[in-house]
Amino acid sequence: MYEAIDPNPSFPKLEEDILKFWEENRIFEASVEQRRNQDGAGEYVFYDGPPFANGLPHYGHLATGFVKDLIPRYRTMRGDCVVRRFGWDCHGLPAELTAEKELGISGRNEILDYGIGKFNAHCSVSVMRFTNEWRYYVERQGRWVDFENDYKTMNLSFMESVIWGFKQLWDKGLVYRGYRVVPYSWAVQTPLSNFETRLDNSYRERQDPALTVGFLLKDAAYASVPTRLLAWTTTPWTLPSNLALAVAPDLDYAVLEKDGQRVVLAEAALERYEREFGEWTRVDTLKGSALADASYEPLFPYFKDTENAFKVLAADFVEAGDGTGCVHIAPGFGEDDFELAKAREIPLVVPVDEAGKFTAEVSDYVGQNVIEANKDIIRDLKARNVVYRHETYLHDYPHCWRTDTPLIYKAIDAWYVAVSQFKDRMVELNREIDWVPEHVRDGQFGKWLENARDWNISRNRFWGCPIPVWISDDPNYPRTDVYGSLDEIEADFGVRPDDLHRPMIDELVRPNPDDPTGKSMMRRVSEVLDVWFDSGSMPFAQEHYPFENKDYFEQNFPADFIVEYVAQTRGWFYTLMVLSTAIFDRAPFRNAVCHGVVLDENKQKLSKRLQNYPDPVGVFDTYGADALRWYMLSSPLLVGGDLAVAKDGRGIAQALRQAIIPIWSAYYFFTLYANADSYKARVRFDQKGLLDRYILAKTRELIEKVQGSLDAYDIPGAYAHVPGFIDALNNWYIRRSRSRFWGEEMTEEKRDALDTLYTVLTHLMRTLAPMMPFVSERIYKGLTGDLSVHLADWPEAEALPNDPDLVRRMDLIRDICASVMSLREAKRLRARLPLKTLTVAHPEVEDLRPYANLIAEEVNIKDVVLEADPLSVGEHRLAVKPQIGKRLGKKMKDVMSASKSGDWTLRPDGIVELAGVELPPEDYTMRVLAPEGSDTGLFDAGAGVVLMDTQLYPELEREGYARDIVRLIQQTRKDGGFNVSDRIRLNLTLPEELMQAVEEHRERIATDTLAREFTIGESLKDGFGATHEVGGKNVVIEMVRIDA
RNA sequence: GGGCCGGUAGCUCAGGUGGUUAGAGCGCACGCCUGAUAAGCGUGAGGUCGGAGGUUCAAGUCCUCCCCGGCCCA
Repeated sequence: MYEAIDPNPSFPKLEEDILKFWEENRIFEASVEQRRNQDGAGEYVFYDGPPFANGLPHYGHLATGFVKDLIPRYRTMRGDCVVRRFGWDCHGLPAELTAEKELGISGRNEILDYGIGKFNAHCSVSVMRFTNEWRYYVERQGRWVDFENDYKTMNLSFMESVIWGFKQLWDKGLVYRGYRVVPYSWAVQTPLSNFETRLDNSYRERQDPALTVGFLLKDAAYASVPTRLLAWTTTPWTLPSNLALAVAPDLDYAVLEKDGQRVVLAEAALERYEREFGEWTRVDTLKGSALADASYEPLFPYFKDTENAFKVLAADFVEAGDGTGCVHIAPGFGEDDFELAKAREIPLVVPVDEAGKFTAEVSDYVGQNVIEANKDIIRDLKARNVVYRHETYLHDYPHCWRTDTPLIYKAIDAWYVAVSQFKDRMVELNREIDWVPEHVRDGQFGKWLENARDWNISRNRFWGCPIPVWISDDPNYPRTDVYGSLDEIEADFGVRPDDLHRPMIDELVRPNPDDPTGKSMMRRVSEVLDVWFDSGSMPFAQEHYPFENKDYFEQNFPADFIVEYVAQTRGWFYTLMVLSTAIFDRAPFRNAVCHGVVLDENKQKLSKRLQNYPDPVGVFDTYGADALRWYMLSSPLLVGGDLAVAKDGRGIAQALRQAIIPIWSAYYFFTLYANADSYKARVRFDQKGLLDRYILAKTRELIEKVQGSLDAYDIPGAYAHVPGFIDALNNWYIRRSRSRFWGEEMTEEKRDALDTLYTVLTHLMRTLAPMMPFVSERIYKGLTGDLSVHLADWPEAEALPNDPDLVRRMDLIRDICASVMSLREAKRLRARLPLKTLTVAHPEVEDLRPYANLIAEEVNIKDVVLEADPLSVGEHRLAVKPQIGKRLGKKMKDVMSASKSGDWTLRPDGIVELAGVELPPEDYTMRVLAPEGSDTGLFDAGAGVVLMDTQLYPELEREGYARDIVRLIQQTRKDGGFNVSDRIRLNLTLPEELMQAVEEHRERIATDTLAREFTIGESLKDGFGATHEVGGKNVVIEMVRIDA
């Protein structure tokens, strides 16, 4: 006997039960171990990208998590051992900022006052604050991952591997220290990496002042009339640091004059400056190259003696698109500026401190935040009459992603990975990776690699893996030591650190061996590594490679599979690629899935503040995790599209209705009838019946298709195969087989039906196990009594019958029946009313002969006549084969229109003449036309036709009434709460007109309704009764339960 | 300014290598069916397939340009 099933279960409750079962029986662990112990079981390597744990998971995490679960479950069933270690990303700015807030301090200086040791100690605790919540979400969503053997990026072993990785780069000459202009956050007082600013929503609209300023040219050529070259800038605060001007060499510049003053600006900009210079007279036109090398008067005096400065330079990056066609150059605050200055040997000046304030060099504004100083600078310049226009400019500007303050670009002394040196190799290695969606490889990711810049990996902060470099504190005795292991540190310092974090690591100081005076000391540089360096080190650092697990890592690198959202092409995907290429000269993963972004129903970002999305816990409690998984993973999200989640959860409810409930119903149906006979079904493939063989063959096709999709990491594709199968199972196989399940005796027929359904369901559950882990588990256990579907092997499609012809024919039959049913509806002939004759015409009709009874029964028509020639039934319609167009060329057009208008003749020899062309039979097919209002319908896309005899016959009408009555008795049984197997005593009170119908079909009525006693015109005391209308007359139905 | 993705029925989206009547789900309307199903099935509104050119006998499908949206880069 099978467990009694609730036809309407609570799926959330069911899932909670399964979770408990998994945990108590350690099914996940067993699923991994069982594969590990098998001979020849390959490892399938999966990397779990470490999330920051200092916030709660959201839908994006859930979506990624579902995939991170589905693929490993699938590979496990396919026989691979898939270790899944959870990772925690602990370091970095988010953790520090949270700690600052919690400690009530702000900024580097206050942290230093508070004490780095205490501060970092706080970070290490606070960063793990949400781990329990994370674990709850991850487990509740049905994701199997090992929390016990997790890794944390702040662990000593992880960090030792990270510094090992750093040293690998160092030894290969891929790390350098240098000045570069980088996005800099003065709020958190550290530079950000170029991709850190690009992740997520770091760009915001911002209104900045835009200033057009005149620089007085002082060469002899411009001496006669004061001439000013106009430059345009949105960062007036950089003007005190101006050291040059740049013009485009090929651009034309207009010289305008008025009242003894001249200005120079790009011709292309004149229109924009119509208001200012409309009245000025044009006196000359100069090429940018002619302007080059002119000297000009410094705007501010602070750096007036700077070598090589204050010249007009020709530069390719200058465009006329914005501004005046002349760019003011402040080498300390712009990347192009920096490079240009370097090329012209103009020294760097950076009169802005780490808090974003002017240094004493800029005496007039010292101590002012640069952005706030804009106002004063503009005011002062205006007073000097060098401002030609002051406007505001609305643009997207990068902001610090943690503090939301605008970033500035600033030259910083920092550590870099020389990514540009090996980016070509990354591009090559990337070609070996299979991406989903495919275009990411050469698009978003490939293009990014091609343009890769050197990676700023240092942060002037505290909570991170320290950069393992010690330098001499006396430039006269230079020396640099880089450490890549605890052993190396111990060898030089005599102590073995048990924590690599600051400040302990900074306390390791030793005399400089290269200094004979013995005075200078080796001290660690102050910076810590960018957290992204941690994430990119994850493949080897989680294994503590190369200090432990050396063989294991080398055999299991790279990963077979990783998945993240598409923006990680700048994040984790990228840092993995950089470090893997630099250290191992290999791509870090073989298959990568990039999914899109989860948005609300109006395509807005999900926002905690706006509450524009359903609470995930509420979704788990209302619909269950399998419904959410189905909803998300069957959507285009997984092939790179965005997913708009409705706040009311309707998409999730739909997944439940469309997929999960029908599957459950099939299971319920099976247990109902298997239990009615106390029958223990078994897996069999030798059934002979057409329906049985059909659904078995169809199951085989399903397994093959799902397997094909999952092998290609096409996850929505895998889900897409399922609804059609469920339709065939529930609404064809089971429905058409129902009577076989009803019989009172255990017959061969019934045994076949039960075994078939059992076989299909157990195979289906194994196929759906990765896609619907909870419900499939529940059903599979209920059916087989096995411990877990997730310990089972992936079903072998080859075991099931391979019969594409049968599948095609049966699907054709379903098509025919749909066509007939639609005809019945058009003619208002209810399905319970038997009709006399149906003619089915189709070229392959001989193949359909074994199915004639099936059609007859389904559509309730007594005689099904098969006819090979559709033209004998319907009107002809010529369909020429499109391919002949290649041969016919221009004539094709006439042929097509003639075939459409019916302007053709069919010769007895089978040749069709039209539009002056003769077509042999192989060049056309005859389709059928179902005239409007006729009794014919089409199927198989017009290749076949059905003709229904709509004439009514009295004896058939009586049979129809009998069936109506049966149906109403069944309804009454249901309404009266009778069990499907309850035997009843039945009485009908009938009008005269229906008497004959009931008498003629008395036996059938009794059998179908399990009426052991059946009277007409009497009355049942204590019976359950109801009155219904049949053929416009009232029928009173009464029944009472009797013992079988 | 450049790159990538997308613009197909009210909504969400399918539509290898160009080929005759462009599909599905949801929603809505009407109907059918129902001894498993919070279901299922059928029919309907007739959609300039973002726009304009071009190639071709034939283009949603190829080419060019443009417009709109998203993402990315400069």
